[in-house]
Amino acid sequence: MVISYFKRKKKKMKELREKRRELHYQQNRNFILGIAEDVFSRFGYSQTSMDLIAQETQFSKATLYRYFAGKQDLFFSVIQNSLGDLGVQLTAIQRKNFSPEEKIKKIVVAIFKFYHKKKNIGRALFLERMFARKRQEVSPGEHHPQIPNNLRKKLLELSETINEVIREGIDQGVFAPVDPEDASFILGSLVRGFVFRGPLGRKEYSPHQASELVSRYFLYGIARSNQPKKIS
Amino acid sequence: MVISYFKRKKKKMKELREKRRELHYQQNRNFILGIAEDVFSRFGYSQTSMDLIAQETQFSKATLYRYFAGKQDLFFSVIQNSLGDLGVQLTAIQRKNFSPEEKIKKIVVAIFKFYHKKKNIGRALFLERMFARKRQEVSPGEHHPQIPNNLRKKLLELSETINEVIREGIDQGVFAPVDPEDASFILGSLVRGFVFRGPLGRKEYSPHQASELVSRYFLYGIARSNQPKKIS
Amino acid sequence: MVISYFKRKKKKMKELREKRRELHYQQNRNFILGIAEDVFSRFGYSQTSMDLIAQETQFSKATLYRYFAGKQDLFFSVIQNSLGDLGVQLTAIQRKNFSPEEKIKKIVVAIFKFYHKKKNIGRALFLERMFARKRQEVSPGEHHPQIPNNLRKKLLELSETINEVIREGIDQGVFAPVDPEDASFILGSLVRGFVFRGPLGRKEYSPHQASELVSRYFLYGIARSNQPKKIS
Amino acid sequence: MVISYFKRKKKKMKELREKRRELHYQQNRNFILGIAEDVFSRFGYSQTSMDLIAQETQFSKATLYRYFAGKQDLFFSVIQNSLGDLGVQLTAIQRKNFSPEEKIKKIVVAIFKFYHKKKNIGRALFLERMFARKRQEVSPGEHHPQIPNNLRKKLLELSETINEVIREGIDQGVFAPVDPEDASFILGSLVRGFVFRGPLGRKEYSPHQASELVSRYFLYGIARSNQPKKIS
DNA sequence: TATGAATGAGCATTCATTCAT
DNA sequence: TATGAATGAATGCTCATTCAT
Repeated sequence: MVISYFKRKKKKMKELREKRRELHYQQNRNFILGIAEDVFSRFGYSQTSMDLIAQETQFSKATLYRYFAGKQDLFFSVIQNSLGDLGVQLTAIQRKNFSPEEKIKKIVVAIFKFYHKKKNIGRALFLERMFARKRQEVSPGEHHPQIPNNLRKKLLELSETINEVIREGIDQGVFAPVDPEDASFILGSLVRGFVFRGPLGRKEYSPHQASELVSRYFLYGIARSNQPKKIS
Repeated sequence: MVISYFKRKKKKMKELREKRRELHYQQNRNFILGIAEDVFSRFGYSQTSMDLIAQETQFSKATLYRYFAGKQDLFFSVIQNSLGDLGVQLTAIQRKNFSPEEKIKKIVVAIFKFYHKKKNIGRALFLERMFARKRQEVSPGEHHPQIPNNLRKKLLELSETINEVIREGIDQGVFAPVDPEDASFILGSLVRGFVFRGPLGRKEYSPHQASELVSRYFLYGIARSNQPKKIS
Repeated sequence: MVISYFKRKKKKMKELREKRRELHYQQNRNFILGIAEDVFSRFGYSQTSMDLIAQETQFSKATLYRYFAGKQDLFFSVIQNSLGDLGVQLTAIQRKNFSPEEKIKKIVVAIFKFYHKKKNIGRALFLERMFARKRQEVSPGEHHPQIPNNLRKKLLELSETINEVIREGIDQGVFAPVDPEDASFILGSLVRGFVFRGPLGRKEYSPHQASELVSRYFLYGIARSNQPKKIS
Repeated sequence: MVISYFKRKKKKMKELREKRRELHYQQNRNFILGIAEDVFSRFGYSQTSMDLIAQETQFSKATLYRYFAGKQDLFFSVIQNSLGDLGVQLTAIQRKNFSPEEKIKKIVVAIFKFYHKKKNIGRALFLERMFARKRQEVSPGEHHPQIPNNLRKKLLELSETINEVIREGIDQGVFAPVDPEDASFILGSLVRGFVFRGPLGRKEYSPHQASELVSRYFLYGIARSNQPKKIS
């Protein structure tokens, strides 16, 4: 009895310790993710060195490697982390009781807000080629083959949420009978291209203006005439 | 007389030799540009080393530096070179006797064809941060401050050609009275975003499909209802 | 109580470990300095590559950069290190109770001994132009503008110590009423010029002979007649 | 007869052409030497590139290699050339009817003037290690083993001229019975050290002041007492 | 667990020298 | 004769990653 009591107590303590450890682990991980997001966001992928992240987090470089498998893993984890929030927001919008047009507008606003702070993260995700050690060619159409599955899944979820909104619109007869995947891809492209505007020093749009503009064009296009009846 | 005859002949020969030399120089330069376009296009800017280009061109690295001032110069020269053709095409379209809608469609096709082979060049131009030596934070909206002026000019010309088409459309009452700069920026964004689709292995669009889709959405949007009368 | 005991013990261990680490760091640093002194001394500045030093120290090049900020820093650190000893010796001599003439002789001996092993270090310090990246013309009289301040200070200290000895000699009426700065500069020049003898394969002087000779000429000159009464 | 006339004429023409060619060759060579002297003098040896000299002379690099065997040869030729003038001056002084002290003073002035314009040439000659392709260690006391014989000879001639003056002084009882070679080496050291003053931003001496100072110290030393009777 | 230390592989750029024309 | 073109071999420096403690 006594022994079993102690044993139980010991076991419990061990559990607690592990929990504490686990908690601590997650705290540190999240802490690193936060800082890294900022750094990647400011410098992009290839211009961000592990040294810099280590410096900013005040951890040693070796420690970073305890929490993440490498620079790439860290980067993708940062994105995964960031996308979480966005996913929650998009889902919320999709479930609310707005008109499809309203929903689109709100989605666009949410995505723009998301990009606003994390411009260079997106840039890095969408545009930089990143390879571990050896240079590695990428056949077109098979980009970033090294993107981890969970991140891929997360991105598809986001996309699916938008698809859903578009489907609703079509069902309600508000949107033309387009292919929802095409449409959501077009919307994504529009926003993406808007944010990654390239090296031209053009006029700057506020997030509000940007959302307005993008929503408008996505919804109504530029032509005065109605859209064609049949859609390929 | 005789002397002057020989002198003239000598002079002529010298000129010919120089012409040949100049030609040779331009040939080599163009040869390098071609290979470099391919390499940059496959690996992006920062993952392309001068060593690699040297290897592919079968020139020595030092020779590359005879033709170009450095990696950046080479890269920008590649782009400049590529954009030349595109500019010619866009201008031709703009001057033809098509309807504005037709012109837009043709422009989109041209741009897509341009991007088709040079996907990663565009990617690199629009998205990679390049810095000569020191890491450098970039305030958003002030991207790539180091882009050379002639390249900037070329890009603006392209943009202006599109603006012109849109202005025509508005004047003819075919397009809504939008701001032409906004509209061309939206069109550019759409294409750009479409091409730089990010790491998701989505369904692949042929250049033809892509052009169709993008033109359609840019012109008519997704909504069934007409566009709003007033535009901010 | 028990806890505090362990805590104290733990803290102490940590301190010890840090001390050990610090010691190790200094050892390595000094080790590198030693080897680098030798290498620089054999090849001069510009002919010494970081690769070579790495090879000689059996550290990797990257490690050298952990201990020193760059080639120049390493070089100046080597000199700083070397000059330390010399400064101590000169000061000791200046403070002893010798006659000014004796002091000069001893100073000359000390400097010659210093140069003996480090001939090419001095050569490099005094004569090679070092520039980080760009070739750069140097207006005469404004040499080595990039010499770090602490090194400059150290050199001035040495010079000042010699000045002091000369001042004493003048005060005691043993030396002519010359300008002490001029005199110490002359002495320095004499030694320097003696050591950096140029490409002529002349007869070799032992450090002893060299000191004798230089001291004698500095003190008494070559003329049989007395020195002129008035000095510029 | 006629034939022989023509033959003679032809031969003469050939000779003339060769003479002209030779003249042209020497002109070009001297032209290059002049420019190179200036460039080496401004940048030192290792910081002067063949490219730079080619640029300044407006010859091609390949042409430089027609006139000189390589960078080192060019450099030594420059020095040889420069030293020619100096040799003539020193010999003239030595042969004039001045007192030995006067001669020394004039010699010092001449050397200072020589160095004045060519500071970095001297610096390079005396202090930079230069090696063709492979780094090459130099055992102390056997400096610059690659110095060409004619340059060595020229330098020894200069030295011998000074020796001669000193010998005269000793014979006339004006100078102490020192070893003339030692003395001339001391004088050389003094000037050399004075000119190559190192990285300290000390007070600047005009050529006039410098000559005065150096002559004075060389002749009379600093001590008030007479020089020791016996000299080792 | 956390880290200081170490490094291999790479990178953009330079330059003395050679050679075909 | 003169040169444009080409290059092999360096060079200083960086960085993601590993490992002993």
